[in-house]
Amino acid sequence: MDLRQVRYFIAVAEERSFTAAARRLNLSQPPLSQHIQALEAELGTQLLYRTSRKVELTQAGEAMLLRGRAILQQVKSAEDEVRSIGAGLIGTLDLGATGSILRGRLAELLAAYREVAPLVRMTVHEQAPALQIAALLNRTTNISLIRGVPGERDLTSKLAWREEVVLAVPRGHHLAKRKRVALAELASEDHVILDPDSSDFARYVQRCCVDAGFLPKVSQQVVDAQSIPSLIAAGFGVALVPQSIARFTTADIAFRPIRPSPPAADVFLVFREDETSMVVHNFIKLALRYLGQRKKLG
Amino acid sequence: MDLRQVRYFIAVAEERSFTAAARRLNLSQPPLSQHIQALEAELGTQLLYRTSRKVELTQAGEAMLLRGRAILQQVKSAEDEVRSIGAGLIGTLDLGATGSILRGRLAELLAAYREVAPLVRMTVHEQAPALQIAALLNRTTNISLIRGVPGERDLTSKLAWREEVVLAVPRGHHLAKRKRVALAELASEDHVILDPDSSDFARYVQRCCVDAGFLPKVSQQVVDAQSIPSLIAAGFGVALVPQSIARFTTADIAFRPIRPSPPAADVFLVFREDETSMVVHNFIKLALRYLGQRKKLG
DNA sequence: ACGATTGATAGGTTTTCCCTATGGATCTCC
DNA sequence: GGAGATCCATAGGGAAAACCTATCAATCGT
Repeated sequence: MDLRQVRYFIAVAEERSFTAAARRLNLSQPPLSQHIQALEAELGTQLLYRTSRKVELTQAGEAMLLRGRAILQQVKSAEDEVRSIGAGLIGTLDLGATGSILRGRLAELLAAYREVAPLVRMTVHEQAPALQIAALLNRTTNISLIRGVPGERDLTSKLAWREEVVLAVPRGHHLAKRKRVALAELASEDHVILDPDSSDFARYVQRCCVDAGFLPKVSQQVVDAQSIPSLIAAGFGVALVPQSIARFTTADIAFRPIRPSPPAADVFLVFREDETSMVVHNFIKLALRYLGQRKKLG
Repeated sequence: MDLRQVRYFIAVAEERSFTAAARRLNLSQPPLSQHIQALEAELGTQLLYRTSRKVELTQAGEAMLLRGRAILQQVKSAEDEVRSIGAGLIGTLDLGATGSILRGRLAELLAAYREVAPLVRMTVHEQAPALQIAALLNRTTNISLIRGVPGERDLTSKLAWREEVVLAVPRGHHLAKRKRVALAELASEDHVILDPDSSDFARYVQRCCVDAGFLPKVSQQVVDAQSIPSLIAAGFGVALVPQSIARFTTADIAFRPIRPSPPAADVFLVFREDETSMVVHNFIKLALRYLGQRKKLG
């Protein structure tokens, strides 16, 4: 049995006429008759009563019409699904990220992606960078956003964006009166820092300070970046934070650019080299395009 | 999309090899490659990763494999159903019959038919002959078994069997001592009869008596033929009954043949001339064949 | 009764499909 | 490390199919 024969039969059955069905199928009438005959021969059953004046369905024909429609519908649905999967519009996407990145630019990136592929089931796994690498390797996640490129050979990294480092100080602090601050000026300040063991950003900041000739005096070390603004406002000192978190806090804290600016903190999209999912490829493609545009606009 | 392409793809996907799949399909490898390419082009999606060493499924290919199998299964199931309907092995069969005929030879006929077509849903509508004709005409039933041929022009009748008339008498009755009885001898007996208004058989018996030169003295008239044996045993008189019911009663009643025998009561298969159902045609064909054999054997 | 319409059939052409032969790439074995 | 084997892709020719036009037989409506 052939899908074409099914389509042809349905047309004849619906039109109750070979001639009309042939017209609908953009076909001449003789091959249509032949196909129906072939179908009947294969099924060993008459499907249509034909007189030279009208065409009627037999019981077998009625069944064939119903089943044929169901088959065509299923075929169409299968085509749609396969096409969607192939285009990366259906599937799952597991992302790894640290909280600070998630609350930063990643959120808007995810929103942009969701508009393009609303049927993709996205899950963000918020965890430390080292765990993210492991998750990528054991295929728990597809993509990670990490500051810095991991050394693993099976992973590919692409620059997502560069993040400026800014100084967060309490409103009353003497540096809050300045328009910009040099890094070396922070040598004498108390610093609130993230735990360098679990945060790439913390390590990056530390290296910047070392490059500027001092080791920051740590007044407080926290695990969760969200705690930093509260501590700054409470007068524990100053902190070097990614620019993106400046959006979220305002009242008691001032943000000041560092000039001359240290090398920007680079955030990378990391994924397996052998990644096959079109969802993942689509996401990466969209992300690079989207972030490229944004960079120019900003 | 074409069923052949689906079959071809499934073979390749299952074998994880074009060469092996081609062998399984009794096909050379090149056209197989071409069909898969055509399928991929139509779906706008790669379904397979091919290196010159191994073939793997993409996510879209996995989906295609699942959906393709489902499609083929549905197609096969549709073919089976249509074939069965066309062969009259699936469907419904509504029969009309009076109780006496149902309890007579019809029961064994239905049993024989059920063996041939166990999936056909049979329903017997037990009702008076006039209602059976109406049911046939308004397509409530497909076939009726009736004594005598109806006059309606849209109905066809075929002789099913001829039923001998036998005399039922109480064991102690003087006629019970006889080996055979002439119809005229019953002129002086009390008769238990069925209601002639609802029973063709009753009318037929009455005509036989009239032909023999007497009108039966009615001691009791009943509507349900099943009541007759009880009344005979209770001494209400004698009754002329179809031979077939002789099987069911024994103890208090004797059955004696009528000689010379009156014209046998003919039972007909009646059905619409324009009947299309293969189930009905099958049943009629089997019935005539089966009853023909039985008649010769009996 | 005659013209119009319907589905089936016949014959020829185009398209599709399949086969053999071959090429490029990778793996295996010596 | 190189030769042979194996795998999938491509090219070109021949066979099979699908389709078209023309025509026939039967039926309906005028």
